[in-house]
Formats: sequence, C-alpha cells, structure tokens
Amino acid sequence: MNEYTNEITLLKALSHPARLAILEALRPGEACVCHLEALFGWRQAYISQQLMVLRAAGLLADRREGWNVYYRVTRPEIYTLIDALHQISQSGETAPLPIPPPSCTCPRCQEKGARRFNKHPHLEEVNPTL
Amino acid sequence: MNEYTNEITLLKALSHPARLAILEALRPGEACVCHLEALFGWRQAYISQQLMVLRAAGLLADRREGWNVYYRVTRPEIYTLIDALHQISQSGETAPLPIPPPSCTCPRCQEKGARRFNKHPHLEEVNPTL
DNA sequence: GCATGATATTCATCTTTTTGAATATGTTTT
DNA sequence: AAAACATATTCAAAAAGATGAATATCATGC
Repeated sequence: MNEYTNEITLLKALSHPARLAILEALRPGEACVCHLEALFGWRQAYISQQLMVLRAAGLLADRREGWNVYYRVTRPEIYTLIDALHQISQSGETAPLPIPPPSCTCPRCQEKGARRFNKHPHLEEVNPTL
Repeated sequence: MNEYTNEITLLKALSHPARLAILEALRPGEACVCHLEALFGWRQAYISQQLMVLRAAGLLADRREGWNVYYRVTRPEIYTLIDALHQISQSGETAPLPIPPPSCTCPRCQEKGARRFNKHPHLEEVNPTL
C-alpha cells in the first residue's frame, strides 16, 4: 500500500483551510510572509508553520530579499486541481444520480459457471495488480 | 475559518491510498464490494470502512441487488481532480524553478511613503476579505 | 557588536485519523 | 425459521495532525 505516496503527501498538504487560503493568496504571484500576516490576520508563527507544510510538499519555494522572504508556487498546475475541487464542492449535494450503469465486472460476477454458493476465487488468480 | 468546509471534506476523503485506489477501481464503472475485496486482497470490513468515508463525502452512491451492494461514483468530475493530482505528483521533484516573478503586492510593500521601520497597517484597512 | 524587524523552529498538548477485532444487519436459499 | 453470505457498524488503541507558546535564526541599521 505504498502506492500513491506522493499523491497523498500533496493531498494532505492541501487538506487544510489555512493552506488552501494561502495558495489562493499566492495565485496572482509571490508574496512575503508579512503580506499574508496582514491579509489574514493570523499569527506569524502560524503562517510560517503552514508555509512549511506547503514547502515540504514541494508546492512552494522561497526567496529571501533583505528583511522579507517571498514565497511562490512552484507548480501552477496545482490550480487546475484546486479549480476542479471548487467545482465539485459547489455542485449541489447529491445531484439527481445518473441511471445505474451496467453490471459489475467483479471477478466473481464474471465467473461463467458462477455457482451462487461458492468461495471467492483465490486472490492470486484474480489480482493483476489492479 | 469556516471557509472551504466542503473542499476540506472532499480532500480528506481523497487523502488515503486505499480510497484513491478504490476510486481508481471504480473509474470504469460500478463494482460490488466483493469485487474490491478480491481485487485488492483487503479485509472486507476495511473496504467497507473506506467506502463509508467516500460515501459520506458524497462521492459514492450504492445500489443493492440481491446479495451484493454495488458502488458507483456520483461525481465523475472527481477524476479531473485525480488526473491533475497524478500529473503534479509525477513531475520530477522541484523542477528548474521559474525565474523569480515580479515583486510582492504586500500592503506594506505597497505603501507609497513606505518608511522601512514601520508597523503594519491595521488589518481593517487591509483585509478586503481576501 | 547590539538592538530591531522578519521569519523559522521546537515543544507540548489536544484532537482527529487510522485500522484491527469483534459484532451487527439484511438477503437469499433450503 | 435456520444457515450461508455479503456487507455495515461499533469499539478501542495507536498514529498522525493541529496549534498555542516560547524561542531561535538571520539580515539590517546604528
């Protein structure tokens, strides 16, 4: 179950209101920490913590200039994901569900001589690594 | 900070390898629990738990047919998000970072008479609700 | 070098997630 | 109704995440 390691790291970094808000604030371009501090009215340390998470996930890079540290998004593609997220979240709850699709392709359901009282086939015969 | 409630619920539902894998398995269409059980080789109760999370997030619906319960994705748009996720995750670590973008639009940085030793402007003057 | 401003990190605590184990629910066949 | 099956739910312990408080780092101006 070590699949999706990168994906999960990324998703977890995004799964926080403050971090989503920060990414939104960075959409137009880079910003220094003091900007975010003033914009959101959060404690400096708190913002720094969240920036750390986003940076650890590889989403942000920083650049020092005198007193200030400027953060920027390193993967603008993240906004494609975020936009999709908003779209899905906004659509009214459980829409008028589509007509039930065709029947299951389950290995068991597929068995030709599918006797109804039967143990599952052994996993080895069935699992072509998804 | 009650913003993004729906978004966070959705992201958290996705932030789990087993659940991502399940959604992947459901991409071609609906499947019964025994299918997933055989496909992944996980405990039945475990799969049911993960399905519950996805259902609670409004991503899945179920349909009973005799012995089996068939699950299907109610919001195919989720795959747009997942595809974006994979794309971002696969791109090699921190790509050759783009040239540092233009300077910060931070309220402080914007102040015309920006005296360098100055307190931040009061938040009320600055925070137009992001 | 020292004081100050901006940002980062560590620590401790509290809450949430994860996941195995046990058990419950509901359906079908006999 | 009882047995067999498929799936769902509850519980508890361990792991991970969130966050306030305190403190550290590092650049700048004197």
